[in-house]
Amino acid sequence: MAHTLEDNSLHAFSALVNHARPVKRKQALFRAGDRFDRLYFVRAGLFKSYRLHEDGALHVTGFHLPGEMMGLDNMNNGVHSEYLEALDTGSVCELPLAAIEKLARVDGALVMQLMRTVSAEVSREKDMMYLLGKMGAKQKLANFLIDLSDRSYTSGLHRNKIHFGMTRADIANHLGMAVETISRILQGLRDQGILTINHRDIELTHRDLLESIAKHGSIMPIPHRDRASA
Amino acid sequence: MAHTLEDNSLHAFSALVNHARPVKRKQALFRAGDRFDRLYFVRAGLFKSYRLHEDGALHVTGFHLPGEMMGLDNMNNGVHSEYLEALDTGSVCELPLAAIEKLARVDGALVMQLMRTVSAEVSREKDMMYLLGKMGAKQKLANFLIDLSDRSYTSGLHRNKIHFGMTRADIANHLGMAVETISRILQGLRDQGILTINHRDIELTHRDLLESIAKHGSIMPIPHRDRASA
DNA sequence: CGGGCATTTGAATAGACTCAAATCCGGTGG
DNA sequence: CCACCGGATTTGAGTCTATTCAAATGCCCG
Repeated sequence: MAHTLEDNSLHAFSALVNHARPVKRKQALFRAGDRFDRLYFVRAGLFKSYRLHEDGALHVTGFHLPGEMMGLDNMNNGVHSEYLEALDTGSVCELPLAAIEKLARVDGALVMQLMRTVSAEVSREKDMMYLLGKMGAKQKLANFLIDLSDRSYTSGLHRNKIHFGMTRADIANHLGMAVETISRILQGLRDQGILTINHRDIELTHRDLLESIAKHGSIMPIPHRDRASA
Repeated sequence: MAHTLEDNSLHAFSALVNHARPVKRKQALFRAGDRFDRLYFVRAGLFKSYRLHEDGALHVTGFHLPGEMMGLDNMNNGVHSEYLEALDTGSVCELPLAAIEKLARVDGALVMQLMRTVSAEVSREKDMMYLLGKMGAKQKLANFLIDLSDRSYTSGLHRNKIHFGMTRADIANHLGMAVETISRILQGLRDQGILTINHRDIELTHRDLLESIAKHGSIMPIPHRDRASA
């Protein structure tokens, strides 16, 4: 589910990417309406992106971990449609659009790599659509935790220890549910011994059970060593 | 909300795009697992894309009208993650990935145009995430109808007359709701005189009211000629 | 004309939400 | 160092929307 840049290409990019820029907590990288003239990659920290809708509602569209791309919200008309801000102090790299265009002429493969990254983003969002549309509250949250855990791991952190800088309200908003529901389900999972909670640190004991919930909405019987047969 | 290719670029593309290929009703353009080696553009007809999830559930990820791009589901690992099939007899154009790469060296701007198209897709999906996560059933359906209507119009059809080749089950699935709910809401809108229903043809009388529902979840009082003031 | 899918309608259920309030926490100023 | 404040989180109770289950009706196609 991750959407990071791969190994070799990362190197290639770093050549033409601006050196890291530090970003303070709560600071905005850009706002809706700002000119869209570069892409961002998280170097360190945690970011969140959100939209403001016509009716005034705020929607948290995503969280971004180190290594991930950000800001591809609306290159379409040259103006951002999202807000992007740091939840923790961190730093980002910037890739000017102009550089991409220039680059395209030199190295077509690199452009393809960028396309792949973008495509992965699309794929990720389709997963999210399924989650939002079809899953119950428990399943949504289980998937969210596992996704976050996997991405933390990809970003070089411990796999089963998640630290989040976002509030439960942020999570609830992102997953399309009420804060109270998040809280209740989290307590429920704790009571089942599936995870431990300490403020904004969660440790996944029994990842297998959580994965079962993520997949089926509840804990399934003895999972055979075979995923076949419907 | 549309994600079509714009004017001039469309021309540029058509040069290197294969001539139209006809597709019969129910025929699949590709299946999950197929090699990802080209992009598709609808020339005529109506298409739907869907995914099969681990748990066996089918999720309709989108419908595609003439002029729109399809098949950008997972360039990531070179293999499709979606199924794409025709709901009506129609035809498509194909754009081989190899051509893109070749092209990139000649005309960087064209690649940017492609990026923009993709970005628009991402933007569209964020809208969809909001819809799926935050809206009630009536609001979801209202937005779906308006989106379909707008896109039909962009595709050259009549703006307020929607003809769909998809079943209500397809729509329900796509919007994350039950078929019965679709039916009930549709009847409700008909009873309010907002639209007329004839099998799979819907005509939007009172687009304004439908837009109000799409925006606020219900019909709002007298809409002033000013959208300001929160 | 019949069969099977698509759609509509009805009734009961359930899951998640809203409202309300208590508790916990980190940070602040005295 | 400690009391206090405001935001964040948890907990409880009642409500409501959309679902599920069941069944009737309609319609296309052979």
